[in-house]
Amino acid sequence: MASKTRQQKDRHQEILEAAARVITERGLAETRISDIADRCGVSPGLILYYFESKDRLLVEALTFANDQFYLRFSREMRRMKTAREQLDRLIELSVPGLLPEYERLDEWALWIEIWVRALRDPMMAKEREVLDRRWRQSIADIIRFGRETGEFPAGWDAEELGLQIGATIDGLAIQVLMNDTVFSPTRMQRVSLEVASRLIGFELEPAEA
Amino acid sequence: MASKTRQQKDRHQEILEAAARVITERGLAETRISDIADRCGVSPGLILYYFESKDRLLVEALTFANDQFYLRFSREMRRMKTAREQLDRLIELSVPGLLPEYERLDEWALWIEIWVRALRDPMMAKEREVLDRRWRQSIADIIRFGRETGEFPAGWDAEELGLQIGATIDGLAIQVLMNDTVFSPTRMQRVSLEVASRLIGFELEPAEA
DNA sequence: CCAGGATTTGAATCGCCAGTCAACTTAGCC
DNA sequence: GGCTAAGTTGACTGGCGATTCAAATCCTGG
Repeated sequence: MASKTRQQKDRHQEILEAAARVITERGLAETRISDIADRCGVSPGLILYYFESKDRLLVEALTFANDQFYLRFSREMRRMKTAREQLDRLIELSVPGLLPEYERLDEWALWIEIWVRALRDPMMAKEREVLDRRWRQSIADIIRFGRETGEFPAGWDAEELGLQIGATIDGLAIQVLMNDTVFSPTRMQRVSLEVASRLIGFELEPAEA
Repeated sequence: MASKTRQQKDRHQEILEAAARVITERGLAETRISDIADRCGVSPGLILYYFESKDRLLVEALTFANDQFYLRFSREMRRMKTAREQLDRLIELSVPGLLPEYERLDEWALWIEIWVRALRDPMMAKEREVLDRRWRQSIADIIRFGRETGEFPAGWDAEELGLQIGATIDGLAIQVLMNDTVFSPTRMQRVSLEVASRLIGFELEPAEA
């Protein structure tokens, strides 16, 4: 039973991963069940054997990818000693295409798909709100942590700052993602940090080593 | 000839308007040619008589809607005497759902569709960049104007500020558009102005009359 | 080694919709 | 009043792609 369950779970997860990848490459609208099947090296019928419909699979895939990212992210956070380190890393991970090393699943492309869909699909809308809240929460946590360690001054509500900084990063990331000719990843990184420092109220040393 | 051309132009525009409206309501992915035809009270065949393909029509419709908005917007700007008035109005118009009066074509929902599509469609990518540049330019113009009138201090490059402020507004607008339970239109308006004032470097009077 | 359930396949079904087209209507023009 | 071209219709085609399903195949415990 345990092995059966694990078998199932593996296939399940394998399909979700494949789906996320296909969506990233082709876009939600151009994703066919057979594309996902091909990616798994499996027949199309099997996909529907594990998921009751294409729609539900897509929604699950979108949140699954975000969960994956979030897990890696929060594991990293826990290892860091200072809030400033955390913030730097958060921003680093938020800039599309800054880190080729990290298995680029291009989170941001998926986010845009989530937004479009959430606009009309209540199930996705609900998921989005959860994911977003979690993300803002992470930023707020960093700020609270920084206040405990004395790195950051007391000030506005950490939740509010999380919202503000999160939104700003969103907006900047879109520009970068669109490959805008005037807005490079490095520039986004710099701007994000500047905005964060001003909103949170800590001093930004001129530049790193 | 003049009348023929005008006839054509009317139908053309009528279709574009209808398309923009349908896309806003149903989303790009769920927009059928027949939906657009219905909206015009016309047969589906006619749509393809005026546009060579559905795809091209959709792209044109998306930019058309943005042009419309931009025209109204820049006409308004020209009438204003102070940069601060301009900025206030810009923000007011940028907050989704703040002004019910204004014929809600919900620009922002269309923007998200533009982004998704621009990610893979080069034609749309090019259009997007033009539209975006124009938008940033408008913000930069306001800043330059404010410096001429002495309302705003000299400081960073106006273009750079346009980019930063524009991106921040984008990010905030998404949150509001998603109907996030914790982020209201009014709150976005306030936050946008605060961020703008800090980035541009002018003093924000506590509240308006 | 076998029965029986879990997987997996791939062919068949079914509905949908973009795009085509031949026929019809209208409007202006001589 | 015909004549022509633009505008309009709506039935039709063709392909695509989600789902279904009956038939293989694979496992596992007994």
